[in-house]
Amino acid sequence: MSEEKSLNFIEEIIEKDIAEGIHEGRVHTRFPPEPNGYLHIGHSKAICLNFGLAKKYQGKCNLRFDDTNPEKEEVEYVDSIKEDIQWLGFRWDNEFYASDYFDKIYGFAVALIQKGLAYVDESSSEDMAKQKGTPTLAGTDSPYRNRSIEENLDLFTRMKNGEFADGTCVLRAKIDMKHDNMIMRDPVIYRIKHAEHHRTGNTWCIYPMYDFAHGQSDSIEEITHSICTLEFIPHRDLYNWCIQKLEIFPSRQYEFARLNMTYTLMSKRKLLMLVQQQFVEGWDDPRMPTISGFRRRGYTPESIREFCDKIGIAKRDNMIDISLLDFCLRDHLNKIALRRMAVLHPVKLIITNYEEGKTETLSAENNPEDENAGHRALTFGKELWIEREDFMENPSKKYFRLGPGLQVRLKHAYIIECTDFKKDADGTITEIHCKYFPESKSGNDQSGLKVKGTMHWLHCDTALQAEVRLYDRLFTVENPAAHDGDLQEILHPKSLEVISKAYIEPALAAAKQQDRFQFLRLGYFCVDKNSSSEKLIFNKTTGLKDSFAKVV
RNA sequence: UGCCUGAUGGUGUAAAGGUAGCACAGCAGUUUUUGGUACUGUUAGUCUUGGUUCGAAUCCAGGUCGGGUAACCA
Repeated sequence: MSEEKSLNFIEEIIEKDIAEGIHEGRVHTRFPPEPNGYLHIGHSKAICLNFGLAKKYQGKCNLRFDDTNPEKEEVEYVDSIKEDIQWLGFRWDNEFYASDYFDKIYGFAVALIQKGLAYVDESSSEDMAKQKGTPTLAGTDSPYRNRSIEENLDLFTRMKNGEFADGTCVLRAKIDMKHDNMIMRDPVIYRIKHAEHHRTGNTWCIYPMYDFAHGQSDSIEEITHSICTLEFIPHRDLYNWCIQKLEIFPSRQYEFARLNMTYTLMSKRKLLMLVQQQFVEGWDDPRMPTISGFRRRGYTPESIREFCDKIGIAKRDNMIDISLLDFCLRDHLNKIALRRMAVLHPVKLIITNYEEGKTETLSAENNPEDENAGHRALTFGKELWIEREDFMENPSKKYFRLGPGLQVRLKHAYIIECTDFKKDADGTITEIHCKYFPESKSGNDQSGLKVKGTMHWLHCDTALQAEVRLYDRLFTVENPAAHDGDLQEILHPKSLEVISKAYIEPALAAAKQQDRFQFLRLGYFCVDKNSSSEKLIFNKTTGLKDSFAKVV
C-alpha cells in the first residue's frame, strides 16, 4: 500500500553509492551560497535538495559561505541567508566559510607549485585572454609558464606579502593550453585583491578563485556529494584535476538544472539592480522573488518546500509555471488561514426594514477546513459596507450578486433583496437600499429562499480601518531573463496598489506581524512587518482562484 | 566553429525492453451560506530518420533543435 515515489537521478546515484559502501555509506552535502545578495526562490530548490538529501539519508548538510571575493560580499548578506534557511525550516550541521580555509588553500597552492603544477603569470589580462585561444583554436603558452619552482615559490610568497599591486600577476594552474575544455587552459587560481574581507579583514591580499576554493572546501569538509547547477559542468574537469593532483578527499560533483519560473527573475545581479535603482522597496519587498520577499508577502515555508518537491530534480532546462507555486501556496493557506471579512472598495448598503440602532451578534466559523479553529462574533446592523464590485445596475444573467431586484445572502447573516439605489452626478453608486428577510438568518433559515450568491460585508459602526497593499506580478513578460533592454521596460507599472482606507472586521484588531488570514472572497492576506496597532497594514499574499473572473 | 549537455501533452515530472502515468494549467460538470474548498469527468505527449527486437520513450547509428561554456565572478 505504501506508494514508492520514484527517485530523482541524484538520489539514484546516492543509493548506488550507499549500496557500494562508498565513504562507508555516508552522505554529506552542503549548501554553498556566496554572500553577495539575498537568497531567492531558485536557491530554495538547492536548499531543499541539499538539506533534504541529508535528512533522507541520515546524513549531514553544511552551510558554507563561498566568500572568496571580498569586493562583493557583506555580513548583511550572511545574516539574511542564515535567517532565510532557518525560516524555510532547515538546520545546518556546521556553519563554515571558505575563508576559514584560506591558510589551507594557500598551502594547496604552494603544493601545486612544488609539484610544478602552478606558476605565477605576469601577463596582462588582455594577453592572457589571447593566450586562451578560442573554442576552435588551441591556446598558446604564456611566456612565464616555464619558470622554475623556486622562482614561482618566491613570487607567490611576495604576492601574499603584498609586494604587488592588484592585477600585476596571478597564480595559474599548469594544465594544458590546448585542452578542449577552455576551463582547463591554465586557469587562474589566485589573484591579488587588496580589499578588506568581511571575516579575515586585511590578513590576506590574495584570494583563491572559485575553482580553487570550492572543491577544496568540499574536500576539507569531506563532502560526499557536491551538488551544483548545470553551468558548472565544464568546471568538473578542474574540480577533479585538483583533487587528483592535491591527493585530497575525493568529493564528487553532480549537476542539476536550476529553477526558472515564469514572470520571475532569478539573477542576483539583476535583483540587486532593482533594489539599487529603487524599483522596489528593498530585498524583502513583497514583489521580490527573494525568500525574504515571499516571507513578507505571506508565503509559508511549507508551501515553498512543497513546491520544491513538486518541481522535481532533473538535468534538462525548465521553465516552471508560477501557477504551480500559487497552487502550493493556496493549498496550504486554505488549511491554516483564519477567515475574516474585509471590504476593500466600500459602498454603503442600508437595510430599510431593519430597526434603526439595533444590532445583532452573529457567530462565524474561523475556518471551515478546520473544526478546531473555533468561531468569532460578528456585529450586524442597519448600515453595512459591501464591495463596490458586488453591485451592478444592469447585471447580466451570469451575475450572482446584487442588482435591482436581486437577492443574495450576506455571509453568516441574512438574505437581502435590493429595492433601490442612489447615484451621484457622475453616475457613481452612492447607496444601495435593501430589505432583509428576518426568517432567513444564517444557521436557522426558515425562509425557503434560494440564492446563488453570497457576499461579504462589514457593519459600518464597528468596522475598523486598515491599509491594504495589493500586489501584482513585477514583470509584464513571461521570461524577463530573456529581455535584453532596460529592466524598466518590462516592469509592471501597477505591481503595487495601496488602499489606504479599507474596512476590516474588529476581530482583526489584535493581528500581529506575519499573521495570515483569508479575507473572504478576496484572497489571502498577511500582516506587514511595518504594521502597528495604530495603523494596521495587510499585504495581499495571493488571490483566491476566481472562476468568475474568466466569465467576464 | 570546438567541447559539454539535454530533448516525453501548454508547463513540470515518471515509466530501468512489456498497458505512456502523476501534478499544475485548460475545459466540462456535481456539491457548496466564500463564483473558495472538495469531488467527478475530459482535452492534450515520447524531436526526426533508420536499425536491433515478438515487442523500443527506453538499446544502437545518423540527423535536427535547445541550453551551457572562451571573467583576475561564483
